[in-house]
Amino acid sequence: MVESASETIRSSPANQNGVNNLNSQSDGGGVREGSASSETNGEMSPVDLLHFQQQQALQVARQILLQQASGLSSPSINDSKQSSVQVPVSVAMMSPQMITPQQMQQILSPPQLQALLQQQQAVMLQQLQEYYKKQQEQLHLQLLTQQQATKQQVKEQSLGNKQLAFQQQLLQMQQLQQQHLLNLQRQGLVGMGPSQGAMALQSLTQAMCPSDLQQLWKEMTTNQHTEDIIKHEGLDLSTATTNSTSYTTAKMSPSLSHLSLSNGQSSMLTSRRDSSSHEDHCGPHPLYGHGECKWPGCEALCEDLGQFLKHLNTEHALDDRSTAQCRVQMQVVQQLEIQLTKESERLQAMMAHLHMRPSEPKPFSQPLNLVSSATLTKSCSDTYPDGLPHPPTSATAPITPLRQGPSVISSSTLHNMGPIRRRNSDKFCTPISSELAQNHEFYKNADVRPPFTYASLIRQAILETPDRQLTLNEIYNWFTRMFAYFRRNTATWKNAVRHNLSLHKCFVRVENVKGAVWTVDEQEYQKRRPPKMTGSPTLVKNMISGLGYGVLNASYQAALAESNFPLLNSPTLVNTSTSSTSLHVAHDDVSSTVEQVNSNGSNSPRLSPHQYSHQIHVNVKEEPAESEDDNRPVSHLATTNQNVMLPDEQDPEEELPMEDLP
DNA sequence: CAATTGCTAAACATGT
DNA sequence: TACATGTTTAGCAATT
Repeated sequence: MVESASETIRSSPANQNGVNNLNSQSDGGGVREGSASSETNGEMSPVDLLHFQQQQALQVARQILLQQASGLSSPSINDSKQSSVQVPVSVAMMSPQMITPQQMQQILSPPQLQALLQQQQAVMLQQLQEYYKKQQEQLHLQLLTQQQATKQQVKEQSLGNKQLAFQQQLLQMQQLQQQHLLNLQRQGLVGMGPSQGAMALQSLTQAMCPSDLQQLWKEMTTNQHTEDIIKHEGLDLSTATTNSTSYTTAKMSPSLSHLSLSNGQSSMLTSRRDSSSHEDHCGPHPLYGHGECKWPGCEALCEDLGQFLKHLNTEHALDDRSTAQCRVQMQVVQQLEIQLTKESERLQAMMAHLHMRPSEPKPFSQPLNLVSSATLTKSCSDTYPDGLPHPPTSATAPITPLRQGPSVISSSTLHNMGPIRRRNSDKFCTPISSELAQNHEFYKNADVRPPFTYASLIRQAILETPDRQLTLNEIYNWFTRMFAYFRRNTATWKNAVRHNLSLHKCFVRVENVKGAVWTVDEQEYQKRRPPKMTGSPTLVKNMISGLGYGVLNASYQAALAESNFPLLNSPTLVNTSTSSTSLHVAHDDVSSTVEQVNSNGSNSPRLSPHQYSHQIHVNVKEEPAESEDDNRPVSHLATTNQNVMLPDEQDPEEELPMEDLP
């Protein structure tokens, strides 16, 4: 080929500015943690410290959850909240005020957002039910004491009082139930999975119907242990429940007490004027606070409640946009719920481990709801991405939630902004294959830009095929097949694909019988990336946030990184097993994500979950090269990178070159 | 601050 | 001619 094209005289593109400027925004929302003081280290034992750290994380999670669950970020709760413990700086930095839903969405990788969100409903339900059970139990106790009092004291004065208290409690409970029902309905409105929604309503109404209370109380007396079971079943949500209880109770305004259950929105309207009794401080409407509308992305100023309600009615009526926004909010809540669950589980596992409980099963290998999550993810993402109007086509155009384009995409919007830049797959670990495997459905359906570089995507596409070669068009097809995002802006990304193919030496064009195909020179590919994995907090931070580990972990990890949390800072860590085909390895914890070291997903898709759990407690520092037990890769690695021992050099994606192409 | 990396845009060449 | 495929250059932004 004779190329004389080197003389390209070009007029500098003028239209680029608008595009590129957007980039900065996408990163701006990250977790900015200040300096960390290690004052938590005082004189605690490692175990205590660990526990403490986890508790901190959990508390933050709970706070966020509470806020989210109430649909607004009310500053008042943050002050009055349960944290009677003095909070060290690290936690103070993670205070909920600092993490807005938007930030969280930015920090969270969309797939995780989506995936995790799906699990929340179950957890939420569980919490609710647990909560109600508590309430019922409380009522029951009151009833009992009352009866006893009746027998023993006979006098009706005290009985009158108690009855009053009892009725108050009853009323309160009913109010709570109604409010929760409303919440549920709100969720249902925005697309809770039919089965779950039905189940939720059913179970809740069943648990709540006042007429059945008596019977329920009876049941409670006989089944009290169920509560204990729930309490002990790994989640340790008891405190969260308590918190939410107090919070909800405190926050609940009388105006909500008699809301009709038929329709959340209309009931909101009915609550209008008579809500002027004590709720000056409590905030009469969850969506109204500090004179402005708390509807996500709204912030419209409303002088009084009436105006707000009017605004609510006009601006946030039941339409596509509102529905979509609700959905997003629901996902946010779900996400946080799940995060909390996982953190709790991890804490338990860690505690169990550190307390030398050898036979302790390791629950963290798989969080309960993964399956349902997967299904839900699918069903959920199947429902909306197509039905809803999509943002305008320009790849980098910012989509404001205000557009008719609903903010379903808002989560993805944040990720859509700007070029991919450093994609995590190329940085640390996250084998693209496992990421893809886990979030396959999500990327497939959600218009979210995948967090991988073009190069890694191309490579993935090629390696996924049996003969490790693809034509350009097949690569295109793979992109469009795998990512909804690439079903638009074709000109842009196709150009980029071609550009990458040509540019990178790791892509080799091979003339074939029926044209040219592209292959991957794995060695070149590996060479291409300068491995750098110091244990520096910044890197750790980048790593984790880059992995889309989620807001909780982002903040949580910031704190941990500073206190030298061993797991985070040890580069070798554990080997997780992931494969391009297995969906079971959740990116649920730092370790599993951080070091999917030699999960050469594409080349050797095996590695069993057993290895994962088996290795999990090898929280080594710089142990011998990651798990020789695995398979062929290792030896290659050892030879190729003599730096196996060096934590710094840990090449995350460890793809074991060799064994391939020319 | 410089180098590197990644993305986008675009010009151009070649083949069908 | 139009389009697909490749190659190359350039500018920008983020990261190292």
